[in-house]
Amino acid sequence: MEQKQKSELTKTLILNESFKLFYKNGFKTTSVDKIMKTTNLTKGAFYHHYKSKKELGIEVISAIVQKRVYDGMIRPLYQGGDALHLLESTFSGRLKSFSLYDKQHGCPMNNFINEIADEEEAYQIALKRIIEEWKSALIHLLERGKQENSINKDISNTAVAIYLISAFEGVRGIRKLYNDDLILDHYMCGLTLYLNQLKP
Amino acid sequence: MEQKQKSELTKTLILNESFKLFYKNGFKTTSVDKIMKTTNLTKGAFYHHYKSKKELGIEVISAIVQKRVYDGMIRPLYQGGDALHLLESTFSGRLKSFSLYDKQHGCPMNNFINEIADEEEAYQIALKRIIEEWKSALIHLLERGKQENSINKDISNTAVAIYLISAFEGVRGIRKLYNDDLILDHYMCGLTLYLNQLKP
DNA sequence: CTAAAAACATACTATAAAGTATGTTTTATA
DNA sequence: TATAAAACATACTTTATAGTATGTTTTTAG
Repeated sequence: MEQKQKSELTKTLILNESFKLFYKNGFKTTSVDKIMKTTNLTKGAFYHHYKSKKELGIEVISAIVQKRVYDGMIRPLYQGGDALHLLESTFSGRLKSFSLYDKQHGCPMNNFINEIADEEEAYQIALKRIIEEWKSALIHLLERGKQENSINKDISNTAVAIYLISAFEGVRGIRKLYNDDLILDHYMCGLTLYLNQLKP
Repeated sequence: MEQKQKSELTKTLILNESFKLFYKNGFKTTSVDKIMKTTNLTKGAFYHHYKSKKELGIEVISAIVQKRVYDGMIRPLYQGGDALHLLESTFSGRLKSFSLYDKQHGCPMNNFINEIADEEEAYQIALKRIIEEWKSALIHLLERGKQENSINKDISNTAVAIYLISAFEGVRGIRKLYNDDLILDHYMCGLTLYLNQLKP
């Protein structure tokens, strides 16, 4: 195999297994040893490709987590159709797509934010990038809705975007505490109420 | 000094110092050694009063964290006056009360939820108790508002309560990623919009 | 005042952690 | 095909961790 390809493959393998373990057990309690055991490689390989666990964490956030949020919550926002309906279907569709495992372990991004964001500025920057991308997509959609007269022109796009993101991330954490999805139903009910008032 | 009093004092000391360190550095990365160093006591004292770090964690949640949320976000809801105004002033007042340190480190409860809630059912139960107490207070206030005709009778109290809590906890995490309070202003703007629509 | 129990202190064990030093194998290149 | 460099493996160091075993001091109760 070509060297560059092999190298990329190994890095991707480490990245994917890391994400899984971080999601399952948290960042701090996942050791480099544990990660490399799941890859069937050794520590030597790890420190050949990454200079530290911190660097790995940042790459997991920038590559895996960012893509996950993008695919699930951002890309759908750029579809056509009624803006408010698109908002509701994106949020509710995402919730419905979650497995039990996903619900029990919450949002990977939110987990990172609350576990390690206040420890290293580099983590903050990587995580902020995801939020900003999400926020921009929401603002863009809200603006389109205003131009199509399906959204009240008086509301602040940014404020609504922040409130939508906050509530979604918040409920992903709170759901961890419960053993059923009723809390998500209530969240969706509250969201629908919120979206309703955005009408002109 | 009386033995029981002394014992209580020591437990409280350990509890308070633990909370501070958990809040500052996270639960997992705060060792029993570090805690006992700040109390000027030793490991022997710790394991005399607590059977494990897990037991300590649960007591910190049940005692310190619960009281903190109660004082800041729950007790104010039982005041008199217009329900919607009380909601807005409670949420905005709490945000304004936060020090820079508080903003940078987020919500202690939310940090626990996202760092360790999915690891032990005992943590879930202790944390859920706080959410439930908060939810009840919100529902109670919303119901009062309905009876006083200051809140629309058609809305679901539970749904609104969950959405309010979710958004607040969410933004406490997101604020960690930013270096200014603009994000909180946007959140407050989004919240005001939400509360407005609850009018009859 | 004395025995016992509670409140601590000291010293230790066992394990796990991040990272390093130094090897060996594989691939590319001249 | 020889050589260098990249890709890994092995063995190690240092430090930290939760928890234990066993001491000493203080307080209580008889």
